[in-house]
Amino acid sequence: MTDAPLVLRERLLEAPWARDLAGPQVARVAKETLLVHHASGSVICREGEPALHWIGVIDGMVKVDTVSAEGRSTTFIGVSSGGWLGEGSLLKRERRHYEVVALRDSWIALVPLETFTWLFETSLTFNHFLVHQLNARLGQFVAVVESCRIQTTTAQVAVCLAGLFNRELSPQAPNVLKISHEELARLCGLSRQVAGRALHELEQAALVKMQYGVIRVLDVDALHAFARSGELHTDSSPARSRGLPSP
DNA sequence: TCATTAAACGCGT
DNA sequence: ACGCGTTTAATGA
Repeated sequence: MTDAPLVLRERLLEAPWARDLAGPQVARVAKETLLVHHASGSVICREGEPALHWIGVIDGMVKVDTVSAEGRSTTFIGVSSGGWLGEGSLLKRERRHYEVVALRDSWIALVPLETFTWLFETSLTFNHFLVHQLNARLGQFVAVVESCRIQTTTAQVAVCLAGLFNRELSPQAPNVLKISHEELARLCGLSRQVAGRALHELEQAALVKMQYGVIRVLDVDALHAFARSGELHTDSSPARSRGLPSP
């Protein structure tokens, strides 16, 4: 087992839910939270396992997915640095319904069930955070369903990409995503071909720039706007003139 | 018939 | 070894 660098422990306590806790609560979280490293592709928790931890992505990226009996798999969400997940099973005291897998080398925080429950029962701040997070995630899923039903595939990809940059759910997500077209396609529920075509359209619209295995988001706000409206303004469009005064 | 898909192939990093 | 464009063969609208 590798020891986590000190800077990661510090980052844990900078999490939005941890920042405003009282001193003794912070101390207990710091003492009881585990920091573990997961290599890309390794399973952080399995479907059907008892849920014993709340999961934080301190550095890296994970996906939440499921595999059907026939072996077909799909990804529900990706969670970037600064994101927290897995509270659903803890709150319901259920086994894990989904699998959590590291999409790249990641440092993962594991808050024990007992610690999580104690915060849930004693901290109003913590409860506010949970409500906020559940609300944000619900909004994200509604956006996915909406785009899936009434938008183009390009908009669907934008919604899924924007989801990785949700300021509430993954506050520290870097603008440079190390993710393959194949994984992004799984995340969007699209084929690799279609996801690739959509990414090129987003690139032409100057919302993203692609490199080998990397998607760099150039304009997070524009990506969110497109994800919301489904309206894509390419740079050839008159609506997007040069030399706008920018703040 | 046309579009879409997963798998295979091949080139480049 | 992996990422990604392309080809191919099967499937379905």
